[in-house]
Amino acid sequence: MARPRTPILSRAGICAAALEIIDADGLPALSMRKLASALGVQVASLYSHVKTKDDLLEEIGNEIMAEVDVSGFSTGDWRQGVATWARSYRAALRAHPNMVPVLATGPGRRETALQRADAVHGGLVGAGWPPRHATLIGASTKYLVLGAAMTSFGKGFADDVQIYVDRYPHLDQAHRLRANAEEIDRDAFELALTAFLDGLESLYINGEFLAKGHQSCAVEDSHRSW
Amino acid sequence: MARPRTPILSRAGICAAALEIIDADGLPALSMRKLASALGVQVASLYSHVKTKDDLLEEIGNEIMAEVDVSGFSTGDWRQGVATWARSYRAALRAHPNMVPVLATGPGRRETALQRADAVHGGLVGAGWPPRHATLIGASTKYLVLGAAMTSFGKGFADDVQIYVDRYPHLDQAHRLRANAEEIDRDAFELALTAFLDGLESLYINGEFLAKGHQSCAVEDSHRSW
DNA sequence: ACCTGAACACCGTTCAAGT
DNA sequence: ACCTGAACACCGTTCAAGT
Repeated sequence: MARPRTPILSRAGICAAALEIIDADGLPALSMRKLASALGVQVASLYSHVKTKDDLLEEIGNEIMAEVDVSGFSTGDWRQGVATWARSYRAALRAHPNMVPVLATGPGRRETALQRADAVHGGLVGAGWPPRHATLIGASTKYLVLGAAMTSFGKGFADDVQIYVDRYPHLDQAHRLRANAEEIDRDAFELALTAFLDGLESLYINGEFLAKGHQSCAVEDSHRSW
Repeated sequence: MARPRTPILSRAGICAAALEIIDADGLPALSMRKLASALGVQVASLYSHVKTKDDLLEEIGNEIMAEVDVSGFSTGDWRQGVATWARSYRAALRAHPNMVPVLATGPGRRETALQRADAVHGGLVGAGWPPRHATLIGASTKYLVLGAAMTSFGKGFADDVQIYVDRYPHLDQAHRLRANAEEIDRDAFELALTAFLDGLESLYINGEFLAKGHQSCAVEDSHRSW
């Protein structure tokens, strides 16, 4: 039969199956043909529900961004807001690390991403940061989260001792990194977030609104609205 | 002729041509066939010089990492060492942002990357940080650099005003981000790096060696050698 | 509206064959 | 050793055809 009385496919079902493949085998491993066969259907059938493969990835990205929590800004405490945002953002990405390259393209037209960006910027400005600095803090935090979600520091090292011995004396324990990768990644992220927020707080309290030692983000820029 | 007296191809030439395509059109745009035709040669010819496409990408990644400067650690000033490392690392990646997903896989067996990792770890430990914290600082910095190199915060926003008006009140200036993306990305990176180093410095000076408010990186972990 | 089968223009990689 | 031509098993997307 060419058309069953109740549809076999749905946009949501296609997204779910695609994300399963991506999580299990990586982003490059997702092909429309493999996806179709996982759903027990012909390739061309997918195109009745999805415009292109990119369209599909955008939708999955939109779903993932929906898990990001920006409610912390409603307390009026920007530090709490950023911390909650950053942690939930990292958790959402780490649940699907192979999707990070897609999310890294920015909010674009994904409504969940735009809604989060709006809340973050509004929260920071509402707490007293000049708009220009709200932008920079949002950007910095995003860098940290995306970087932390994309790379596993520990998993980047081979667990073969022979690679390090002799040639790289300070990496003589690097072969152990892989086994503890999860913990190291978590601790490194928390260290970075805490140190970053501490540094920001002293800027804020001192009313400097300046990255010290950096010329281009100068005082006369502070009135800009972006 | 099947074999010219002087070889047409070389590994270095293939890498250079491949990087040109990647820089111009993106990582997914690199195909062995397009690369071959850019070099005026048949596809199969490439495989006399390069094992696989991944092998080619690893070599290009290795070349890019060679631009990273870790000489700042030789001064004994860890803060200067990290700053120099982070800035040159970001500069090297930003020169070839489409290569970031390849570099994000970690040092692996790339010798330039391993050499840099060795210098960073050695520099931090030599300056007095416990090995465990040297690892975390190296990881944190890498997150920041990779995130900052991979995403352009500004370029992630569409420059169409209509998208933001009404629905996202705090993003009413977001359409201007694209035009100033370069500057915003630079300033945000510098802000993050400075705030992060400031935060680390106070940890170091206080001798805490602890990310405050974070339990798992506990005191009894400080003796670990990774 | 939804699924199929076939087609089109692509991929990475291998391999026997030539020089 | 180095390049070719052909082949194999893949891609994303389109489209007429069926119900």
